[in-house]
Amino acid sequence: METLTIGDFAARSGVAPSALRYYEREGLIRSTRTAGNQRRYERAELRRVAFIRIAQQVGVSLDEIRAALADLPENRTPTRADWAHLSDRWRHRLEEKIALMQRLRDDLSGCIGCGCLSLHRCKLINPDDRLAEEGPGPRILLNPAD
Amino acid sequence: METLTIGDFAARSGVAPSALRYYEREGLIRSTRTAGNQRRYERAELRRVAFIRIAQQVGVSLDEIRAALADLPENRTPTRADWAHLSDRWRHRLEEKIALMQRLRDDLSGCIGCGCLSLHRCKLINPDDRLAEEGPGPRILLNPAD
DNA sequence: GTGCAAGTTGAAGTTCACTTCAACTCAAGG
DNA sequence: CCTTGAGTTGAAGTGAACTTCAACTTGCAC
Repeated sequence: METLTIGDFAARSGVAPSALRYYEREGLIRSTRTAGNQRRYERAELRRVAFIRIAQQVGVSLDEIRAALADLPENRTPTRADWAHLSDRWRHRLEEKIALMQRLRDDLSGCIGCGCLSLHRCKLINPDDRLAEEGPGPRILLNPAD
Repeated sequence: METLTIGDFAARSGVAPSALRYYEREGLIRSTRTAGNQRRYERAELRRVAFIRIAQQVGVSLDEIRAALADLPENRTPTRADWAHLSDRWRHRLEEKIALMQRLRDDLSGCIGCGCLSLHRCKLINPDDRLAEEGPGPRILLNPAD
């Protein structure tokens, strides 16, 4: 069994065949065709799908995921090193997301609990008042990259 | 200035007027009306909107958020204690999400990097082989509640 | 008291990430 | 061979979360 049918590939990746076809149309994964025009997937494609699903969990759009996957070599099966490289870059995104979540967690009781989210100058939202002129809203809390 | 117009409320909450009207239609926030039928918001509503945006960051649907907000008192402005109670329950969701993200981070290099996501019996995905019969896919990694 | 930015409505449109459908073809077991 | 389950396509549908539009009304500054 060198390659997988779409059904087997779907079963092994946990992604529906319709989604796999969609990913292919969107240029996220690739397949070869049999003489009878049916898709066949290399096992290596499973890594792509796993990566896609993980990235989605982090809240990344398929557009961005496509861009990231574009860094993988086109003409050969990605090596362990290729994946490690990609994974490293994405670990950073994950770290950032984790940091955001932790800040949300830490602020949740404190900031919402005390009602200060309704105050423009809340110290938690706006730790050193740098953003006072940059507009309203829980800017730092929700958008730490500002 | 006792209450806020939709424009001011939008500016302070960081949410577009159209989104605020949508939230109201969906029963997530409330407003009173002037004699001329324009919306007026109490400052206390800002806390609701902040809560909504935070919950969305955690990946919760508006449906679920509505359900959570339904626990707040209807006939009076929620107190600090009301919010603290709600926040506590949601800290748990955040903790879970954070834990998931951390697992993703820890597994990302190891598991994708080594290519084992393509293997059904990968130890990281399937630590003690309990799930071998429960179907394919990176089950534990993506769906720890299983 | 008038001008005009800001507000109102319902209906329709948009984007994302898929799924469903209908009509058809392929492939593998008996 | 033939049946039958799996695969193919393009087009249309779905649901979530909004946004946009058109036509109209309000409310504040001058």
